[in-house]
Amino acid sequence: MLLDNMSIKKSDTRSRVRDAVLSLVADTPETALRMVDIAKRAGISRQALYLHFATRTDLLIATTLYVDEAKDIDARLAASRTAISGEARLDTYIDAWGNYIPEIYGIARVLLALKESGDEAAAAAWDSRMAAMREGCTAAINALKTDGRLSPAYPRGRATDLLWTMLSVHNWEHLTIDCGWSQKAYIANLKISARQLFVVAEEGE
Amino acid sequence: MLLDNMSIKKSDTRSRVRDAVLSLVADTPETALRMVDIAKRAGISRQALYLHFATRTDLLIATTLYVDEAKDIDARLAASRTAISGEARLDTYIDAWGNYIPEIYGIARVLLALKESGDEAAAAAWDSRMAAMREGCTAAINALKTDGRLSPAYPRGRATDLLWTMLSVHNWEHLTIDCGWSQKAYIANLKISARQLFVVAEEGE
DNA sequence: CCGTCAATTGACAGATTGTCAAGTAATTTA
DNA sequence: TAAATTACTTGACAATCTGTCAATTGACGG
Repeated sequence: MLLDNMSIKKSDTRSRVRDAVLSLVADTPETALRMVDIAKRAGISRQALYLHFATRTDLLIATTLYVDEAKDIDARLAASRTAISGEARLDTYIDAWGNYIPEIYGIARVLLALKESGDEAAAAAWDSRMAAMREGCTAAINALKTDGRLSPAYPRGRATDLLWTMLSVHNWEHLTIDCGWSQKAYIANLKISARQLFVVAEEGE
Repeated sequence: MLLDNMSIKKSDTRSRVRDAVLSLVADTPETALRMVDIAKRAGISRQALYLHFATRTDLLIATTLYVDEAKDIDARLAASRTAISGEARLDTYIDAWGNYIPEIYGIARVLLALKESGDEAAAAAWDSRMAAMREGCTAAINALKTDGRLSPAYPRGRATDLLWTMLSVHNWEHLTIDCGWSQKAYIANLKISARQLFVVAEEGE
């Protein structure tokens, strides 16, 4: 049908544009991507970008959501919910999220820079993603609490805040890029740290 | 003498401009300070800013250094070196740096945003400040090691990296602003966390 | 053959940084 | 007192980037 062709074609160029953003982000350390460069890489004119995305911010947010979808973040994070014990849940959550970060880091940097330069839409998009991530932290801490294995050093809310902070993209960036840790070392050390901070020995052990 | 008057007057306007930046930063959540607004607040014309600072980046870096000097960061961090035990040193360092962060947070945000938008001079200025801060982390971890109280969970370099990351401005921002922790709670919890992560019980206790 | 629609092209407004040249007002120097 | 110096002002302008608009092109379906 006609409508099908239209929507297919439309979404085709949209995808090419988002891929262009991702390819640019992968190629350059710049976070200040210019519309003209994105257009060039997508093989269309700069003005044509505005036929698909209202603003630069819109385009960058859409690209972020696109990556989330493509990498199926929801499913990967949800998998950690199947873990039986609180400890296992903490570990699998660190695995799931910690290994997700490098996949979104490129576009996340761009979105973060946009947020930090005062863009409210970008801030809202980023904060909503981080709120979703916090859910997993809450769940992991709650599971520990249920098992009676949550350290008494912090009330539940504080423990969640701390875990949430430890798992931030900025910390991943600092440890892997600034400190040179491998991804494997990052994951391993975060698991160790989280256990030291939040998990106490099982009762009657 | 003539030269004296000149340098006094010149440095007077320079100071007014830097104060204008700080006052703007305190007033607005914006990191994208415009030259015209800075000039207005300093009571001079926009173009006159360039008589004192070569570029916007230069001005913002100079303001950061000015705050460092005014708040005497060096002296405050150096004080932690007088602590006797490694444990005390860790605590006093967290106190010194952790309580310094809120004083520089405003201008630090601006410099960080500049760095993250790809400004190399801003990045160099920021990185050099953070390298200086890392020195204190290294010293604290080394002091613990000397006392035989450093946790075997991490080699010295890893422990330093972790402490350095924990004390980052981004983490302070996340915990106090995003999570709503008071400054007092921030300091107290960071001390607890650092002990849990890095300090082991004294031998023969 | 005629619409429709994505995309192109050229032009332009608006914001912002940075530069330049000419002028002004106060202070210093001779 | 007259000339020179200094900090600053004002107006103009280049360059860059985002976003908008109007006119046009080219393909494709019916």
